[in-house]
Amino acid sequence: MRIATWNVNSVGARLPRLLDWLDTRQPDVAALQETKCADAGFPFEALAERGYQSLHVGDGRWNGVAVVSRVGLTPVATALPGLTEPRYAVADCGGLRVTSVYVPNGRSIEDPQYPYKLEWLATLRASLEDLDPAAPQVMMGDFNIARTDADVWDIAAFAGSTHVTPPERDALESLVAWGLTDVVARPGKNDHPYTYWDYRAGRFHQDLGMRIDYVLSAGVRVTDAYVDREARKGKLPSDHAPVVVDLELASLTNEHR
DNA sequence: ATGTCCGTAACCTACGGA
Repeated sequence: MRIATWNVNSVGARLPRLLDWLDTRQPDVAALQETKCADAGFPFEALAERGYQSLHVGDGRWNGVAVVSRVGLTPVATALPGLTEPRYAVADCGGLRVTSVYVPNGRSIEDPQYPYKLEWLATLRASLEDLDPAAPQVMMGDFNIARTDADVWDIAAFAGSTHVTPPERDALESLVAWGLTDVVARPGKNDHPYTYWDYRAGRFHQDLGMRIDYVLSAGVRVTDAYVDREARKGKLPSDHAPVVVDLELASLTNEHR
């Protein structure tokens, strides 16, 4: 099974590129973030023409997440308890539980969005308590956290900034500690693991990026993973690149025990 | 480099957010 996560930065603005990307990459399941549309504006039909069912949660201008699947899709959830912004969608797809997350940015440490981000992450962590770490599942999306100093282009440039603070990193580690594996992409062009490059200042061209998009897996066997830098190139790209992962469901083997 | 791109509101330009 091929899965992927991609912050598209508006599914409306990105639709031609999204459809081209689906045609060429052929993911079975994709988690999308920052769709920036209400449910009525989501391109259900264009995706259905390509064989994909979609679960989308969005309310318009900001945020918005989706799970799209061509191996079956049963909706499970579209919100975390007490958190109303459309940043979380869960669906069962072909035996794999798929969660698409768009973690709040946090803006700055002094901003109320920063404690909100930490609260959001704590709620996300709490949501795992009801799950079985042995069951096939992936939680993937834009976490807006660089897990290590090597996950940003210059840690000195992030002094006093969000995305690299210990509380944010601790929250990400707590997800991993529950039993999720951080799927590391195979080395790319410059051996940097980045998934996001700011539109400004030629950051992509200089490969001054950040790894803030993750695929966290459990109960699966990963056979390949890469950052799809090609999708970040050219005219009017998203500022994020997709992460594409090939995997097998471990539980299918277990059923034969 | 304050560097770009998004949607929206309001009306072709400004703004918040990222």
